[in-house]
Amino acid sequence: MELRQLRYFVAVAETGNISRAAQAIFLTQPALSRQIKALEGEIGRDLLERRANSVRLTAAGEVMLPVARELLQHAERLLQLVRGG
Amino acid sequence: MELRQLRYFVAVAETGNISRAAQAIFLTQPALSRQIKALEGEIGRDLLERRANSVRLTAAGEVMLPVARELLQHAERLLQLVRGG
DNA sequence: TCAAATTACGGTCGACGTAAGGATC
DNA sequence: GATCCTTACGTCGACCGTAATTTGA
Repeated sequence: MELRQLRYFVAVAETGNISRAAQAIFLTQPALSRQIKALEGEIGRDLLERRANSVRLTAAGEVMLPVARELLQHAERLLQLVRGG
Repeated sequence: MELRQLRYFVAVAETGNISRAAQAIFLTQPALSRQIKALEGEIGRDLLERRANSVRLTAAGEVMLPVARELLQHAERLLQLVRGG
Protein backbone atom coordinates (compact mmCIF):
# COMPACT_ATOMS: atom_id res chain seq x y z
CA MET A 1 0.00 0.00 0.00
CA GLU A 2 1.35 3.38 -0.98
CA LEU A 3 0.18 6.95 -0.51
CA ARG A 4 -0.39 7.20 -4.24
CA GLN A 5 -3.02 4.49 -4.08
CA LEU A 6 -4.75 6.16 -1.16
CA ARG A 7 -4.88 9.39 -3.16
CA TYR A 8 -6.45 7.47 -6.00
CA PHE A 9 -8.99 5.83 -3.76
CA VAL A 10 -10.04 9.12 -2.19
CA ALA A 11 -10.44 10.65 -5.63
CA VAL A 12 -12.77 7.86 -6.67
CA ALA A 13 -14.72 8.05 -3.44
CA GLU A 14 -15.17 11.78 -3.88
CA THR A 15 -16.60 11.53 -7.37
CA GLY A 16 -18.33 8.17 -7.10
CA ASN A 17 -17.11 7.60 -10.63
CA ILE A 18 -13.79 6.26 -11.82
CA SER A 19 -13.86 8.13 -15.11
CA ARG A 20 -14.31 11.57 -13.58
CA ALA A 21 -11.87 10.78 -10.81
CA ALA A 22 -9.32 9.82 -13.42
CA GLN A 23 -9.78 13.14 -15.18
CA ALA A 24 -9.46 15.00 -11.91
CA ILE A 25 -6.11 13.44 -11.12
CA PHE A 26 -4.86 13.44 -14.71
CA LEU A 27 -4.96 9.72 -15.21
CA THR A 28 -6.85 7.45 -17.57
CA GLN A 29 -9.78 5.33 -16.54
CA PRO A 30 -8.01 1.99 -16.98
CA ALA A 31 -4.97 3.05 -15.00
CA LEU A 32 -7.11 4.17 -12.11
CA SER A 33 -9.30 1.09 -12.28
CA ARG A 34 -6.25 -1.13 -12.10
CA GLN A 35 -4.74 0.66 -9.13
CA ILE A 36 -7.94 0.40 -7.17
CA LYS A 37 -8.09 -3.29 -7.96
CA ALA A 38 -4.51 -3.72 -6.83
CA LEU A 39 -5.26 -1.90 -3.60
CA GLU A 40 -8.27 -4.07 -2.98
CA GLY A 41 -6.16 -7.12 -3.64
CA GLU A 42 -3.52 -6.09 -1.15
CA ILE A 43 -6.01 -5.17 1.51
CA GLY A 44 -8.04 -8.28 0.91
CA ARG A 45 -11.36 -6.45 0.73
CA ASP A 46 -13.39 -4.89 -2.02
CA LEU A 47 -13.59 -1.16 -1.57
CA LEU A 48 -15.98 -0.41 -4.41
CA GLU A 49 -19.29 -1.90 -5.38
CA ARG A 50 -19.32 -1.71 -9.16
CA ARG A 51 -22.61 -0.54 -10.49
CA ALA A 52 -23.99 0.32 -13.89
CA ASN A 53 -22.90 3.89 -14.39
CA SER A 54 -20.96 4.47 -11.25
CA VAL A 55 -19.34 2.91 -8.25
CA ARG A 56 -20.34 2.95 -4.60
CA LEU A 57 -18.23 2.38 -1.54
CA THR A 58 -18.57 -0.94 0.18
CA ALA A 59 -18.69 -1.13 3.96
CA ALA A 60 -14.94 -1.59 3.96
CA GLY A 61 -14.62 1.40 1.65
CA GLU A 62 -16.69 3.54 3.98
CA VAL A 63 -14.43 2.55 6.85
CA MET A 64 -11.37 3.26 4.82
CA LEU A 65 -12.26 6.65 3.42
CA PRO A 66 -11.98 8.86 6.51
CA VAL A 67 -8.83 7.10 7.69
CA ALA A 68 -7.26 7.42 4.26
CA ARG A 69 -8.03 11.15 4.29
CA GLU A 70 -6.47 11.47 7.73
CA LEU A 71 -3.41 9.62 6.58
CA LEU A 72 -2.94 11.87 3.57
CA GLN A 73 -3.38 14.94 5.74
CA HIS A 74 -0.86 13.44 8.11
CA ALA A 75 1.57 13.14 5.23
CA GLU A 76 0.97 16.76 4.30
CA ARG A 77 1.67 17.86 7.84
CA LEU A 78 4.88 15.88 7.81
CA LEU A 79 6.07 17.72 4.72
CA GLN A 80 5.15 21.12 6.10
CA LEU A 81 6.83 20.33 9.36
CA VAL A 82 10.08 19.16 7.85
CA ARG A 83 10.18 21.88 5.22
CA GLY A 84 9.09 24.64 7.53
CA GLY A 85 11.55 23.83 10.28
CA MET B 1 6.83 10.88 -1.13
CA GLU B 2 5.64 7.33 -0.58
CA LEU B 3 5.27 5.09 2.45
CA ARG B 4 8.06 2.92 1.11
CA GLN B 5 10.51 5.80 1.38
CA LEU B 6 9.39 6.57 4.91
CA ARG B 7 9.97 2.94 5.84
CA TYR B 8 13.45 3.20 4.38
CA PHE B 9 14.19 6.41 6.22
CA VAL B 10 13.09 4.99 9.56
CA ALA B 11 15.26 1.92 9.00
CA VAL B 12 18.30 4.10 8.40
CA ALA B 13 17.54 6.28 11.39
CA GLU B 14 17.21 3.22 13.60
CA THR B 15 20.58 1.78 12.66
CA GLY B 16 22.49 4.98 12.00
CA ASN B 17 24.05 3.12 9.14
CA ILE B 18 22.81 2.67 5.60
CA SER B 19 24.53 -0.67 5.08
CA ARG B 20 23.01 -2.36 8.08
CA ALA B 21 19.63 -0.79 7.43
CA ALA B 22 19.76 -2.16 3.90
CA GLN B 23 20.41 -5.65 5.21
CA ALA B 24 17.59 -5.32 7.69
CA ILE B 25 15.06 -4.48 5.01
CA PHE B 26 16.50 -6.84 2.40
CA LEU B 27 17.82 -4.18 0.08
CA THR B 28 21.26 -3.31 -1.17
CA GLN B 29 23.21 -0.35 0.10
CA PRO B 30 23.09 1.59 -3.18
CA ALA B 31 19.36 1.15 -3.60
CA LEU B 32 18.72 2.46 -0.12
CA SER B 33 21.18 5.31 -0.51
CA ARG B 34 19.44 6.42 -3.68
CA GLN B 35 15.97 6.32 -2.20
CA ILE B 36 17.02 8.44 0.75
CA LYS B 37 18.59 10.92 -1.66
CA ALA B 38 15.41 11.02 -3.68
CA LEU B 39 13.37 11.62 -0.56
CA GLU B 40 15.66 14.42 0.49
CA GLY B 41 15.35 15.92 -2.95
CA GLU B 42 11.59 15.88 -2.88
CA ILE B 43 11.38 17.29 0.61
CA GLY B 44 14.01 19.89 -0.13
CA ARG B 45 16.03 19.16 2.99
CA ASP B 46 18.89 16.89 3.83
CA LEU B 47 17.80 14.27 6.32
CA LEU B 48 21.18 12.67 6.92
CA GLU B 49 24.54 14.08 7.75
CA ARG B 50 26.99 11.78 6.01
CA ARG B 51 29.94 10.93 8.22
CA ALA B 52 32.91 8.65 7.94
CA ASN B 53 31.56 5.29 8.96
CA SER B 54 27.97 6.16 9.59
CA VAL B 55 25.24 8.70 9.13
CA ARG B 56 23.59 11.02 11.60
CA LEU B 57 20.21 12.68 11.40
CA THR B 58 20.17 16.36 10.58
CA ALA B 59 17.83 18.70 12.42
CA ALA B 60 15.25 18.12 9.69
CA GLY B 61 15.80 14.39 10.03
CA GLU B 62 15.20 14.55 13.78
CA VAL B 63 11.97 16.41 13.16
CA MET B 64 10.92 13.93 10.55
CA LEU B 65 11.64 10.68 12.39
CA PRO B 66 8.85 10.66 14.98
CA VAL B 67 6.28 11.92 12.49
CA ALA B 68 7.33 9.33 9.95
CA ARG B 69 6.91 6.63 12.60
CA GLU B 70 3.47 7.94 13.45
CA LEU B 71 2.51 7.97 9.83
CA LEU B 72 3.58 4.37 9.32
CA GLN B 73 1.70 3.32 12.41
CA HIS B 74 -1.28 5.22 11.09
CA ALA B 75 -1.03 3.21 7.88
CA GLU B 76 -0.90 -0.02 9.87
CA ARG B 77 -4.01 0.98 11.79
CA LEU B 78 -5.78 1.69 8.54
CA LEU B 79 -5.05 -1.80 7.29
CA GLN B 80 -6.14 -3.45 10.51
CA LEU B 81 -9.30 -1.39 10.57
CA VAL B 82 -10.31 -2.16 7.02
CA ARG B 83 -9.33 -5.80 7.21
CA GLY B 84 -10.76 -6.38 10.64
CA GLY B 85 -14.05 -4.64 9.98
C1' DT C 1 -26.75 3.07 -28.40
C1' DC C 2 -24.32 5.44 -24.86
C1' DA C 3 -21.59 5.61 -20.82
C1' DA C 4 -19.31 3.30 -17.60
C1' DA C 5 -15.96 -0.29 -16.17
C1' DT C 6 -12.60 -4.03 -17.27
C1' DT C 7 -9.14 -6.66 -19.91
C1' DA C 8 -5.35 -6.95 -23.34
C1' DC C 9 -1.23 -5.26 -25.17
C1' DG C 10 2.80 -2.56 -25.84
C1' DG C 11 5.91 1.23 -24.18
C1' DT C 12 8.26 3.88 -20.81
C1' DC C 13 9.95 5.16 -16.52
C1' DG C 14 11.50 3.94 -12.03
C1' DA C 15 13.51 0.86 -8.57
C1' DC C 16 16.78 -2.52 -8.02
C1' DG C 17 21.37 -5.17 -8.20
C1' DT C 18 26.22 -5.49 -9.62
C1' DA C 19 30.35 -3.22 -10.27
C1' DA C 20 33.37 0.60 -9.80
C1' DG C 21 34.80 4.90 -7.42
C1' DG C 22 35.62 8.06 -3.41
C1' DA C 23 36.29 9.18 1.40
C1' DT C 24 37.34 8.52 6.22
C1' DC C 25 39.24 6.00 9.91
C1' DG D 1 43.47 -1.59 4.15
C1' DA D 2 38.74 -1.82 5.91
C1' DT D 3 34.32 0.01 5.99
C1' DC D 4 31.40 3.05 4.96
C1' DC D 5 28.59 5.92 1.24
C1' DT D 6 27.97 7.24 -3.64
C1' DT D 7 27.97 7.04 -8.75
C1' DA D 8 27.65 4.42 -13.13
C1' DC D 9 25.42 1.12 -15.80
C1' DG D 10 22.32 -2.42 -17.28
C1' DT D 11 18.04 -5.16 -16.19
C1' DC D 12 13.49 -6.05 -14.82
C1' DG D 13 9.16 -4.94 -13.06
C1' DA D 14 5.47 -1.54 -12.30
C1' DC D 15 2.66 1.95 -13.88
C1' DC D 16 0.65 4.10 -17.67
C1' DG D 17 -1.85 4.95 -22.24
C1' DT D 18 -4.31 3.18 -26.34
C1' DA D 19 -7.33 -0.04 -28.10
C1' DA D 20 -10.62 -3.62 -27.69
C1' DT D 21 -14.19 -6.00 -24.87
C1' DT D 22 -17.95 -6.20 -21.60
C1' DT D 23 -21.93 -4.75 -19.10
C1' DG D 24 -25.97 -2.31 -17.95
C1' DA D 25 -29.48 1.63 -18.62
